[in-house]
Amino acid sequence: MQRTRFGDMACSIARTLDVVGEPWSPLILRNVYVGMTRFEQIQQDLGISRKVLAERLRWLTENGVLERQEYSSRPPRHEYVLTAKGMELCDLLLVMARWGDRWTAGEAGPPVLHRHHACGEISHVELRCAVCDQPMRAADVDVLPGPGSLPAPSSP
Amino acid sequence: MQRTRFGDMACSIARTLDVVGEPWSPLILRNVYVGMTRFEQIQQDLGISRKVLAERLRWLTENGVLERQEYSSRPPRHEYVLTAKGMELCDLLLVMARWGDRWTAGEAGPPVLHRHHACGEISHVELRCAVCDQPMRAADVDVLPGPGSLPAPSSP
DNA sequence: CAAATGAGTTCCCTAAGGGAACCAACTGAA
DNA sequence: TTCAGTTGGTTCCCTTAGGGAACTCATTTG
Repeated sequence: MQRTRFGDMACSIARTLDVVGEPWSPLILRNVYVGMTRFEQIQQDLGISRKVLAERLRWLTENGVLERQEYSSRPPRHEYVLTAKGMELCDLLLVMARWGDRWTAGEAGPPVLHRHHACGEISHVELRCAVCDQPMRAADVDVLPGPGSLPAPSSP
Repeated sequence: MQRTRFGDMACSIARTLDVVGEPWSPLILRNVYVGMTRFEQIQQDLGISRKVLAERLRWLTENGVLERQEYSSRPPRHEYVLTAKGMELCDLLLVMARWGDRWTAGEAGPPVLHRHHACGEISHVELRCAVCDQPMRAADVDVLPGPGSLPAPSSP
């Protein structure tokens, strides 16, 4: 299907999508995040084709999001665990889940709940400004060009 | 390519992905978010095929993320604007951008900066707990089954 | 020894993405 | 009046990625 590569775009969103933009990737990540770390488990839970799962796991591993660990040497068996980079990516899942809860969960209510370790309460994430601690939503910011947007360093 | 539908899964992440999971959608959303609201502009900026762009715009509109507005009746011309639902989806973009900045921006630094209206500073988003205001990252929560996870209401 | 398990790989088929060309409705200039 | 230009698509064909089933390989358990 000759998909366009996003990795080279001067856009952090595009570069993030290059890693987990394919539709299955966030779900795979979610499963690993909740402790479903083995190929078979993930494949059956998601109903993803084995081929695509193998491809995605390889890609996520190559990109440092997951790590392939041997949990049995004989027979050789592996599982996938989150790296620090991958765990931070899971923050994205919390925000996705929040949006899905608000806008797509029907009568039944949210399919999963999140209990915050710090307070022990069922809660959800909120976006705050790292500088002033006030709410920081998409509607509350201006987008400006940053240093990484420059075409190329002029060194003739 | 007979893609699996995510919309019916009992998972808010999957349902969110059903709306914006396809790789181009977040980038289209980003462009609309920063004021690039017309078909031609978006198509040229992203380098997306016109066919796929038309499909995505229709899908996002059907799903209440974008609204198609006439900005000239003669000749009939339309642009796409964010709904409230769509604007909240853009929160996701801020989080994606943050991850991309941290993990994929190289020497050059982040390609775009975000200035927070409330404090006027260049900043970035942080995830906080809606209950206790403390940082709430993926590593800081337990995931529990919620009401929407139940198989079906038993009313025989 | 046979069956089961885990983690893939291989194969074929279908449908989605890319790209280019085309279309429709109007505008503005020559 | 005609003709190029603009905007917002649609249509067509081609390639390739995803789905699904079958197969493999190494090993353990019955």
